[in-house]
Amino acid sequence: MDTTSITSEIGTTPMAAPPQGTRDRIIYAAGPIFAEKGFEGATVRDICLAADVNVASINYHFGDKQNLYHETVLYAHSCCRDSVEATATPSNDPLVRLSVLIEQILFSMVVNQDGPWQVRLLTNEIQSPTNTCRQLVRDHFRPFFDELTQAISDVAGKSVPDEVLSTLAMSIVGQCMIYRFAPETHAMMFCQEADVHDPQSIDLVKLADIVTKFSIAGIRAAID
Amino acid sequence: MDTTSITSEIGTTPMAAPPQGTRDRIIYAAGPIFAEKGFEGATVRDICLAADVNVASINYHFGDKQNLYHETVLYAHSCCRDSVEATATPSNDPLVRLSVLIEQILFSMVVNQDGPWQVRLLTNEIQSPTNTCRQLVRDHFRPFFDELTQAISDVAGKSVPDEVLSTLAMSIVGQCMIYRFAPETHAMMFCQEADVHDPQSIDLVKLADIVTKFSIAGIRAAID
DNA sequence: TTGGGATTTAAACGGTTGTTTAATACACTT
DNA sequence: AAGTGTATTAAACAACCGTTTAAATCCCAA
Repeated sequence: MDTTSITSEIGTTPMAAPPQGTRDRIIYAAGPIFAEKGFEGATVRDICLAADVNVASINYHFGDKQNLYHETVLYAHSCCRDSVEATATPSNDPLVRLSVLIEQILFSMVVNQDGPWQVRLLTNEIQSPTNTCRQLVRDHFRPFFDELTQAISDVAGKSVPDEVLSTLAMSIVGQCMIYRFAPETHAMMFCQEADVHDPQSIDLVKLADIVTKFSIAGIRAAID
Repeated sequence: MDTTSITSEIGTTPMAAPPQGTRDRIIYAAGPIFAEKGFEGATVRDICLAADVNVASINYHFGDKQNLYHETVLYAHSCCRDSVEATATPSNDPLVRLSVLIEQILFSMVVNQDGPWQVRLLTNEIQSPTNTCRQLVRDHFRPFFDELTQAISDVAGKSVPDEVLSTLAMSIVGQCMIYRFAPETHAMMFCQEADVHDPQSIDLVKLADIVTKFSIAGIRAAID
């Protein structure tokens, strides 16, 4: 079985175009199909047809369908992470730090390389988590959430109970997630015809600005 | 085919206990299974086993699996709606109206009769919408959203661009939805072991209070 | 050129899917 | 008691599922 491939070393540059190796080609084809139809709805034959490989290839390279899904989700997350990691410029001003964190959440949810399937795959996994999600929570989500909580605490400027701090952090995350958690339904709400949601239609900078203003005022009001 | 049943007239009192009629018993059994495993993952044989009916019953009473799913989602929504409708006491004070609307969103997401499968089924449908969701958006979500937008506009007290108004409304909805959109992952974030999320563990009154304070301050800050 | 591990292939595997069929049982009017 | 439309049943349907097999092919060192 193949072990050396781009995706086996998460954290390196994600593949930009459809790659050559069979293993990577399968992941690249499986991503949008898993994202659209879910784990059960996606069939190995659909994936292999899209990747132009034999049906036996998935079991040969990944063991089984479940493990292919696992590696595909990890790859999707690495795409979202890489698209935002460059922004990390820590500041001493708590307001700036909070603003940057909000921007990071919003921007990490826009993956503009050939369709937003990476985000969709992640939100699906978050809503119906497998062990893959447990791994993501431990390695990435919780550390980020702690960072966010710390920034809120600094903005508050005084001692705030942990559960209130968590609630405030959840309020911020919720404001950002709502735009990507249900893009089709969101489109139904604002358009007459519910066509595919265009990720570019939202001005993220302006949105981040409103959410930041909204949240900073909200924090100060909630801690009284 | 049967046409007269409790669920065929949405809006009446939802069934409290496992009902007698075959048709209703199927919906009652299908709900948690669809909610947990999704449309593709749920099998008609699982559902019929849980409902203690013959496998042919679904096709006899509902035509096909898809239509059973459709009617099950509509029933789930009627459960959530009925559990909150009594709270509707319109006020002249915009702040009170907004506060009531926020409470309505939060409370409609807690269905404490034998497990929160109704909410889960709805959030699944919202994230991967079928025509059922289109119907819900037209008949319920959009009218409610308009009501929310109007309340925000009144709280603002001055003319605010529509797109800003929508953004603020989304911020409020997002704060409320985040708690129910991914309960398992939410539990992973706050507990070491990721067991089933207990809906009662959150003090909804206190939560509604924080979200309301947060949002009112946020609105006023964002419209400057 | 040859040998041998890695990879790909067509075909088939047993099991499960949603749905259909035709016979049976039921409830109720005449 | 006979008749009638409704509801339930066991069995079977073709199609599809994920996975396995064993043979064929590729690639590269010896």
